[in-house]
Amino acid sequence: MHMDTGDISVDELDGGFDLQATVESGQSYLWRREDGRMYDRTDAHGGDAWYYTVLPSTETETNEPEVLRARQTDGRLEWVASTPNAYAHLEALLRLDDDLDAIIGSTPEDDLVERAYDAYRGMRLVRDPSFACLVSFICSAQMRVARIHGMQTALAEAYGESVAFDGETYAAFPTAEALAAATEAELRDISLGYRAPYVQRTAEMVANGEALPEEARGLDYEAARESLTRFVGVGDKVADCVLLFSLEYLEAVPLDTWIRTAIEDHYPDCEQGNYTDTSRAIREQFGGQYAGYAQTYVFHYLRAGGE
DNA sequence: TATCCAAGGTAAGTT
DNA sequence: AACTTACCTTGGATA
Repeated sequence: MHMDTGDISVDELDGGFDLQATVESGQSYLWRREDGRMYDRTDAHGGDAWYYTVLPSTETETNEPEVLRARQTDGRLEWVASTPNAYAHLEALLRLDDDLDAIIGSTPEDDLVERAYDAYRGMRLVRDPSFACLVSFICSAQMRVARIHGMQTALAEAYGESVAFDGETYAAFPTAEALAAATEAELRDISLGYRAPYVQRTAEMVANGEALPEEARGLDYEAARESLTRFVGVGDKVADCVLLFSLEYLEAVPLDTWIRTAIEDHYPDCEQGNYTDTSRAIREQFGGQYAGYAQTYVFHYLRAGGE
């Protein structure tokens, strides 16, 4: 199998980069750590650990799953991959093409947002494959971050295509067809709980072409959100996550429990009594165009214990 | 050791 | 259209 290795200096990226913060901040559940220590708060500088993801065959030039491993150490981002264009894939998945300095510079003055930006400078949004992102956030309902991650790993190991690379076996995230063929009981057996039928039915909708997450692309933001709520288990909040973490709507601000707490404590005027209006208000508070960046930093900052 | 509770919400049933 | 309630499971907190 092909092997592509290389590295770049993180200084070449506008605004720097923080791999650990990017993949362990609860925006993507599709990266795993080789040492298995995801979300360990005592792991203050796990930043030099190897992480990996497996691109689904639908996202690759070779039409087979591709393994992408990366780590950040001594100011360099290294990769080892089974893909011919590994850096291009890394750049896309981890939004290395974003000009972070410009994005952060365009955010309105705000005490909480600035503290969050200062604490995790270099964290980037992700660009997850849409179906995997959709399933991840359907699973996120009333769940802790570590368990959401565990569910995606379990789904990959049970229903994903496996690929051998560099002496190891890796599991890709399952296709819609594979999950559509699973039964609710099977999905409950891997601890999805009441989310099991949501995942199965949504997978079915995608597999038979009744609706595709990609169909939201290009619609006006609120219409795009509405489009995603067609899927079972997807309300406004999950739809916003898919828009932000996969479909490039960087203005989306998912109203999760942490952001709702932040609104209560810091932006009480933004509370409008319903999702749509509160969402508009906090989006404006965070500067509109890149409001989702501010949301993700604040989410990670508060969840990690900041105030 | 047992019990309780909250975790990145959504769907279905009531007013 | 707005408001309640049930829903799976589990790790960590509390008694």
